[in-house]
Amino acid sequence: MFNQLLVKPVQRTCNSSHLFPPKPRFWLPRNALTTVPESPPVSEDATAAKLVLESDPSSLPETLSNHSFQWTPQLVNNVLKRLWNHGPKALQFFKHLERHPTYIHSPSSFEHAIDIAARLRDYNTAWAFVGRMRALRIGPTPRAFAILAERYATGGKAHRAVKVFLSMHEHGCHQDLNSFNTILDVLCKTRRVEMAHSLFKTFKGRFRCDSVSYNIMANGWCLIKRTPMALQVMKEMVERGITPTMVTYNTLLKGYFRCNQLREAWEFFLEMKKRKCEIDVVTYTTMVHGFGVAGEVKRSKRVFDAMVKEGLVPSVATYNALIQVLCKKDSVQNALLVFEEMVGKGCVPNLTTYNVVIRGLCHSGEMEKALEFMKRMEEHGCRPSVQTYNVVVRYYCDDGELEKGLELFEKMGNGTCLPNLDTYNILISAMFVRKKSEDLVVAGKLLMEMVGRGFLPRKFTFNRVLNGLVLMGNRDFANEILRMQNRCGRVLRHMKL
DNA sequence: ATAGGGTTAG
Repeated sequence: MFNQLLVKPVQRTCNSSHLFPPKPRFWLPRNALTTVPESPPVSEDATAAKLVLESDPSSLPETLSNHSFQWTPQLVNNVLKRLWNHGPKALQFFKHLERHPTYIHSPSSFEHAIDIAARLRDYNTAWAFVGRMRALRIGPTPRAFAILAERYATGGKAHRAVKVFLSMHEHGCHQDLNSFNTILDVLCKTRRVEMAHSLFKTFKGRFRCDSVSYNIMANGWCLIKRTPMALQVMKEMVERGITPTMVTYNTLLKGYFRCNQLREAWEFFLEMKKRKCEIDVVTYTTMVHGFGVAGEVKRSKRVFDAMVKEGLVPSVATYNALIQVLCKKDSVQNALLVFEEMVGKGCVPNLTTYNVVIRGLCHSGEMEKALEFMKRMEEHGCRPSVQTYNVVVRYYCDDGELEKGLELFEKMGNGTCLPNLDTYNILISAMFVRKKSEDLVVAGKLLMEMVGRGFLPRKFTFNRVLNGLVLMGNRDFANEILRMQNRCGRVLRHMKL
């Protein structure tokens, strides 16, 4: 099928070697030189973030001035990153600094702030920041519009995202091929591929679209499992004299796996080899992962071995793929063997590796060992992320070890990794399993705390906690929570959610 | 932050 596509259009114009990239004269494994990152020094931004989080809105200016921070763009950005899951607090901090007598926000800080505001669907504030950038003559930057478009698209407002792109020049930012490709990608990644397709058809001539544009569109169709359309994109690409790249081929290959078309994937892979195309680490990682999640663990392992035999060095992602496959379809023990093997070969595990391994351990009930790995992460310059904590907390709760789950949660609060919405949801749900009235009081407290930190619980969560408290006869606390829910409701209506 | 591979829920 693709054999036709790969060869036919080219035979009409030139020889078929144009379909695949030329062989490079030399080759270096991309991930051969991974090193252990230095462990981060104790930071000012953690202090500032904690202060912002814990101070009352009215006392924030005073609290911050008591500490006489030396504000720099880097410091401000790091504080904003730490407050990523605490949008209202982050914005309060950012706006407070806007009134600082001498410090002026950098473009990248504005971009962070725009991202945070738009994620809260507070588009007015986001646009106000865009205007402010223009007034200060430090933008608005193309990145600011990329962020806005992405937030509109992920918020279900794809048309607004397109409008952001179409109108950016009116806000003082030039449109170019980069911004065109960005909006195509944003639409594709949010699965509005049809919309991206029509935008592409309309503007591809005006922006002189390139292989990147085609690769984005091909990937879009693959994401929604419409591989035939992706092949169509590839065909048009070739007809217009744009040479497909390794990215194009790897995209298509992944597309076949997504549709569970293992035979087609395998044949496509063979075709790539036959064409003397430099199969790279990404190709192999796609194969290892694809076969593995389809349950073909042996084939997955065989591809991995073949890769090594050909002299290609597996990357962290390749190992992560294999480790995940073994955890899910084989055994954690075998996954751990691969983990040790990668460390032995000098390939440095990253956060993803640890999260995969820890999840695998939790899943097979080895909680102690999971905690061991949480400590061991630091050897490789990794710190447990919210996801890491959430996994372990969840499994503790599922095992009925609520105290241990809560203990870990306390650790997060004190340390540098702040809980997010998932953490609260996991814990609150867990408080219903024992049907004890103390547990429901904890659930209520968690609910209050999460609202105080700017997370909006679902109506379902409120109702559940309220019903539970009433059933247990704790009317006073239930009323307190009800009042808080009403306050949340007002905020939501104000934000037109 | 212009494109392809690895974390996400029983």
